[in-house]
Amino acid sequence: MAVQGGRVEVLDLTEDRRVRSRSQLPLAGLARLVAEREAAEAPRWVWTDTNQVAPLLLAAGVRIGRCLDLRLCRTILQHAFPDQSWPEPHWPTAAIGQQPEPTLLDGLLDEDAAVDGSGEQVLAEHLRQQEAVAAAPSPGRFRLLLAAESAGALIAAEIYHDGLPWDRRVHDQILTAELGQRPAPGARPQRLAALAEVIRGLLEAPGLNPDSPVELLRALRRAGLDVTTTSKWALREVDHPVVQPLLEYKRMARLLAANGWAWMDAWVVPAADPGRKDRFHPEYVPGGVITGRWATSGGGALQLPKQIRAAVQADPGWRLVVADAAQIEPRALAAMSGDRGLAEAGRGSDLYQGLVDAGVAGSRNEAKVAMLGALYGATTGAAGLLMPRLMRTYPQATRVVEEAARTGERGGVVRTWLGRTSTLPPASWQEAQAAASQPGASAAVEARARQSARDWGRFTRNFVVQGTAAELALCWLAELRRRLALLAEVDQRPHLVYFLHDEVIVHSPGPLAEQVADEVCASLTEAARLLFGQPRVEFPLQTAIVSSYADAEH
DNA sequence: CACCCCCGCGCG
DNA sequence: AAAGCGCGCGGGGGTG
Repeated sequence: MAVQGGRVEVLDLTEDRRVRSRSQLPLAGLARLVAEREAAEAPRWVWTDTNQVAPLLLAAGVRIGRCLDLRLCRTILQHAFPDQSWPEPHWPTAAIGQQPEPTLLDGLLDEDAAVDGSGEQVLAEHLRQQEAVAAAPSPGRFRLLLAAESAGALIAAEIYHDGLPWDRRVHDQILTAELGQRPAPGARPQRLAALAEVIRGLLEAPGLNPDSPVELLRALRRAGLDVTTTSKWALREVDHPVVQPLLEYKRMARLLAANGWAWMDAWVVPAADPGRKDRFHPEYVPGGVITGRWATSGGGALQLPKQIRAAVQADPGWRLVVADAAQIEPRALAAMSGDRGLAEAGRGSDLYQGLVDAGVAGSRNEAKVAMLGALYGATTGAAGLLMPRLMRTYPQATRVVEEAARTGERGGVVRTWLGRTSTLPPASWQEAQAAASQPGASAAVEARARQSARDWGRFTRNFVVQGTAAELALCWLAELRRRLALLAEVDQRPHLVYFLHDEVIVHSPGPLAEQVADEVCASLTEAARLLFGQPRVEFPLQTAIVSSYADAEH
């Protein structure tokens, strides 16, 4: 479909993507048309931008099964096939929650849209993308990736619409207990102000603003502390009476700035009726991270601190099904590399303990440090020391990340399991490498080039694992959404309300919660089968059925 | 005043 | 001051 200037053109395509029929209608009539087609044949809707259409459908209470978001797909395909010609599309893009109001001009533009045949443009883009997919080395994987990416866009729009159930009263209680009563705008809450005074006294700096790193560093050094930064990592190493209150101050100031009363007023909408909780509407950005993870564009949904998770509360009679995938990245690496040894270590709920049992590490923490070091490219410290043993024990798995690192160091691109492709290093990187290869390049220039080469190698090393885990998580979400839709009509349907890379929360009517927990687990297993074929690697989950997010311990 | 960068810290 | 990846956000501090 093509949306332009308050009207929409819908092309009905055959299996082999020929136009069977077309219709034009005002945007206001779209929800009804979609609902009818959805009930009749559940088509895959192809549109340029989910944010342009989904909010409208959701507001009308219409839920669809499948879509293709051409904007997101195009980004993936352009990275994967940069040599192909990708004519600039003239698509209006929409940020979620910011539907532009119709203007007087829209009435005039309608006529243009009609003769312009924008439906044809959208169709042309769709066909171009499908050709690129068909010509890919693994078309099936690409199709799965594009479907999963699009399902993600749909889910993000639904989560934004439905909101995460929240209790402003509980949130306020946490803030008041930590910081003191809510102050006038711009003023420090009482407990925070008192702590600032203590710090000024201990540092003998009467006018000090502890929120200013520059002022604070100067005051710390004048008081004789040997620090070069005010970060808490550095402060922890120092023995001085000001350290403890200062760390406490930083913790509290952070809570106030990031998730204080101002945040609550901006992002949490009070409940419409007493039978429901309030709602936090997180703005997710599917495809917002280079590796394929989601980003956020406001509200900081991906940084919700543990401190305030008690405010996430199910509606009366409903429950939260909280589930997180255990060690999803090392397991994804085991699956994509076909490393049977690592798969074996992951048999059971704790892969890190499996590494200990296999004799790779002396303790669980040591195993975790070693494995994360392999995924991130650690060279020094404990992780660096443990690397050789990891490489000897799991040669297939470690070869995948090592090769990705070498490719990145040479300036090449790498791909995830389903084909998401990394970007080329920036021009400045290329220039640094070129400068270092000139005869007579100085040692400093060479060192800088080597350093940036290694830096890029760590990026590509992590890209293949983080990106593959992200697409597994997307397929997990999509499969879970599909299954939840079968359980009940929209009003009483368990629905996704939160997603955090490898963790989901489903808001479910109480009686369905146990079944939902089973579906969450089954969905991840099914997603892994879709990606990697017959199961060799297990993807276990920790699940909890709770009323408050804070009660899900993990 | 708007804009940008840096710092520091929250999350995985 | 993180050793080692990916992000967003708010405050300070500077610039135009």
